[in-house]
Amino acid sequence: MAKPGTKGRPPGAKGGGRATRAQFVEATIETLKREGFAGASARAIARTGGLNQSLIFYHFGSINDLFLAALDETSARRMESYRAAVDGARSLAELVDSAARIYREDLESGHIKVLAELIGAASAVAGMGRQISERIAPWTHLAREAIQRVVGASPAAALLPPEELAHAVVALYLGMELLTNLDGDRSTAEALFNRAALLAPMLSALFPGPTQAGG
Amino acid sequence: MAKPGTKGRPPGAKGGGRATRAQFVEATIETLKREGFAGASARAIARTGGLNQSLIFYHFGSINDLFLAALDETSARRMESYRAAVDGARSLAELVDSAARIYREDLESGHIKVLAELIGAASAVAGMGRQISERIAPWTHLAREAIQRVVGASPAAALLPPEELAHAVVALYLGMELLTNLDGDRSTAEALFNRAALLAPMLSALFPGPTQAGG
DNA sequence: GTCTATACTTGGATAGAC
DNA sequence: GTCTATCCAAGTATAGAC
Repeated sequence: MAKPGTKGRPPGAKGGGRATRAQFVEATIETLKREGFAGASARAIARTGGLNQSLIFYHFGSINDLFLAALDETSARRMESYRAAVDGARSLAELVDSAARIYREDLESGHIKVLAELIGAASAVAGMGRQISERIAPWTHLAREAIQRVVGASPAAALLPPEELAHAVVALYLGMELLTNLDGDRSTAEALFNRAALLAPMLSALFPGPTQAGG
Repeated sequence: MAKPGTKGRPPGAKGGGRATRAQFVEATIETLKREGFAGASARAIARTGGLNQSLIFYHFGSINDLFLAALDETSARRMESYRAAVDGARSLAELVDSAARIYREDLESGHIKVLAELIGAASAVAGMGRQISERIAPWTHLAREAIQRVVGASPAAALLPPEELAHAVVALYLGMELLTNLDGDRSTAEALFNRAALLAPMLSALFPGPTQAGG
């Protein structure tokens, strides 16, 4: 359809720069997952995608900008899943179930690996920490919305405000993923989700919210 | 410019090598805190400590071994504080209070910064993930002991075994420190600790343990 | 837009004098 | 054990042809 706006395409170029950009982003995600931040050099990324190393600087300016573009892409993809999973949850039990599903998907997709690498790399680059932090903020927002919807009207919300609980949930989630990523053992995390699934109905019974009351 | 210090020490002097080793470990911790993993090169570390870059390879073999030595050192130091703080806690409320104090100390001391950097770097080096994981295990162990002592005999322990709770606590703790480290904002974490301090007495009242009963 | 070639920098690691 | 000097590999980034 519409061409990339002001960017005219010379007759000789096939596919244009847009495809190349996307390929680089994909190759970056792939390389971060496989080789980690320290191994994700411009050369390594280009090799992964079968692309030319010098084009990174033409399209992105620097590899740090490429990293951020990669984080944007994988975050956007995951956020779709998050929203779909979380919006469907009507009770605390369903929400816990969604979280467990999201956790597994995050590990499979390697999104958390990309994020973990960049978190570790954050202090290496000036301003990177803030930029990563900004990309985590939507998670907290989403978590708060979901929590508010499910337990917001119960007395529990007064004791533990959704805002604070959301922060804790995101921190717990991030910590679990990182630890799982370190030792490669998913069983402890799975056990925790099973435990949460067991406790959720009890908590819902103790603090009935509007969704339970309304049927 | 030649630097002063241990230079004038006679050959074969006892303790000369040990002191240098310790200085390198200290300089590594310092550099990791200040410049991050990517910035902690052999040259940068040596510069921090006013030492000779080539000695790293004489004393440690490689800089990865130096990183692990640094992690060992800072972990050992922090574990002393952990044990002291946690062993003194007699109730859930005191335990939460200890955790908050430990959290602040971890941030101040920069231990968590070192750990975060190495976690991020883990996948860059083969086998590093496992070695870091091994150094986190004592935390989980300590947390489990403390939890068991404080709430082990209450009915809550049946619903949420100390073993699993300990894993969750460590993951939550790690996630909180990493997030705080990213955006530099401690207020959300502080709010969580305050909230926990508020809830702890309630939980203790709901599930009285042996220490409360014995009062 | 994409390529080849390369300038320039930094990093890990080693050799050999003292 | 510590130093100076250096090798070599890898990194980011740019120049210029097509």
